[in-house]
Amino acid sequence: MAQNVQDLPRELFSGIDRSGSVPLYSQVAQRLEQAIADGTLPAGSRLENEIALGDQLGLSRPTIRRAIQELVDKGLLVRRRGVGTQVVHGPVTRGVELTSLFEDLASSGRTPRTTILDADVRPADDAEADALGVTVGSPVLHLRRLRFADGVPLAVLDNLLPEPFLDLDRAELATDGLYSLLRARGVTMRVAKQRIGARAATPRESELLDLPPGAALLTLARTAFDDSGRAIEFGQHCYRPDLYSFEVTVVDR
Amino acid sequence: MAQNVQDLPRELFSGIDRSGSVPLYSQVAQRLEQAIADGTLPAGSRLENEIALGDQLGLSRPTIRRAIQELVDKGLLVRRRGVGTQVVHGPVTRGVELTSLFEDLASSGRTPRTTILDADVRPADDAEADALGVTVGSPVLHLRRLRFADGVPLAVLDNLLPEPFLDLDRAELATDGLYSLLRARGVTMRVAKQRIGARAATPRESELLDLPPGAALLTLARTAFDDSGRAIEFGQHCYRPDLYSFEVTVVDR
DNA sequence: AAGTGGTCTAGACCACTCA
DNA sequence: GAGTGGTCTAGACCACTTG
Repeated sequence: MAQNVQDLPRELFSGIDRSGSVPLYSQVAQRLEQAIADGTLPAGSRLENEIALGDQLGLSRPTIRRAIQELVDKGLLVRRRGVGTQVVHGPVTRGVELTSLFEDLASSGRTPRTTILDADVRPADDAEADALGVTVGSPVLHLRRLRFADGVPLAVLDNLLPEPFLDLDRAELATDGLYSLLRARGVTMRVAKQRIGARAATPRESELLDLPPGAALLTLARTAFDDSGRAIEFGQHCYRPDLYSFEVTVVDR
Repeated sequence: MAQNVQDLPRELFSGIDRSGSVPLYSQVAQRLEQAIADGTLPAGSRLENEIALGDQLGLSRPTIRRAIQELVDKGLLVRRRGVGTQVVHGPVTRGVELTSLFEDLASSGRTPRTTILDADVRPADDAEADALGVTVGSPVLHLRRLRFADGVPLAVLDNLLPEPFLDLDRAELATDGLYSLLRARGVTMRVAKQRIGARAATPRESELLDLPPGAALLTLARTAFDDSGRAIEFGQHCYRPDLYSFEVTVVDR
């Protein structure tokens, strides 16, 4: 019987750049992802096996495997031992990434704007010191901002930052995202631990977000860590749920 | 100068089982994770380099790398090129996994109970057919359940299931979770795409969940896919936000 | 029995960081 | 310049699924 295997057009993989700085597995993953997005690899179709793919591209099997694994983690492909690799049926969604709200908005074509409500340096109380992993009483920057998208109030952002960041520029905070300011200081965010919940808005929040009193809010509490594993930021954000939600793709390995 | 490198106790790795079915990288990852959990590897400490670890354990570098990568993905370790691998500072939390609410509750020591509110087979409308990837008008099972934890109403669970699952046993649905019933039929969940949001409760939901009218609810819309990439389940759940929230660990790679 | 993905090895070279 | 993780190769053997 004829195989249900997709013969990928050669052109799709002709442009592999071995000298550039983009890893080969990453280039392969990108090409596969695009082939899925534009329908070259339709939902449910089977890929050729890993060794054959490697031969066609002049790459080793581990390199191909890593490319495929990347798309499995994104929820685009499914692998079964003894069977093969298939494109997942159903709609394709974008996952949560380690970005800031500001960047999320900008990259989805909306216009973000920020108003600074508060920016104080105060000694850390027990809970704050615990969240940031600093000693009680050490100075921390309390930041409270209101974020707009296309002129509509979207979220109230409360952030705590430890010692090295007490002097963040208020003017820059109004125009750039917090994360881009931190990157400009050479800080690389690596891990964030987030808790997503919901609660009723306080009167103040209702007013700021232009919502009826006691309206439902989507909440995010996040601790972000840098390269060296130090806590860089503790944030407590609340969003207008009619304008914002989170997408997560979960994969069983 | 003396290195800040942890000398791991030999015992920690003595019990590697080469013949069992548990992969070596998985065994190494488990031992590292436990060493972090019990303080043998304190927050901020540096691991030895990958080749040295491999030599000590009699394993190759790729195997060690894969074990470390697993913990990096969980947010427990941080790697920097040219520097080394360190344990992340700060609290350790559990991430979201591909499990059901029923299993989450059971594994955290609480007693789940379920009431079936509805279980009808109806033809799929446009939106439902789209969510499940079936044709419009094909029969789907509409399931509506109320989930309790320790006797307290916690969530209203709306689920849609396609053709092969129309005859799920109502009695079993009351005692087991949906996912364990599906597993019993040989279905293996592989990928789920979830959207987390919030909204006000409807009068009916307020009543079911024992909340004041219009209270804030945490919502989850999920499509789950099996081994072969077929949509198996579309769920729209809402939770009491004072009793439930989601944890997500995000890693930049 | 044939074909698939899952695991593992033993090397190699490179880019980056830091003293 | 020494040491680290990042990438890549070319094999090998195994477990599992399917015909």
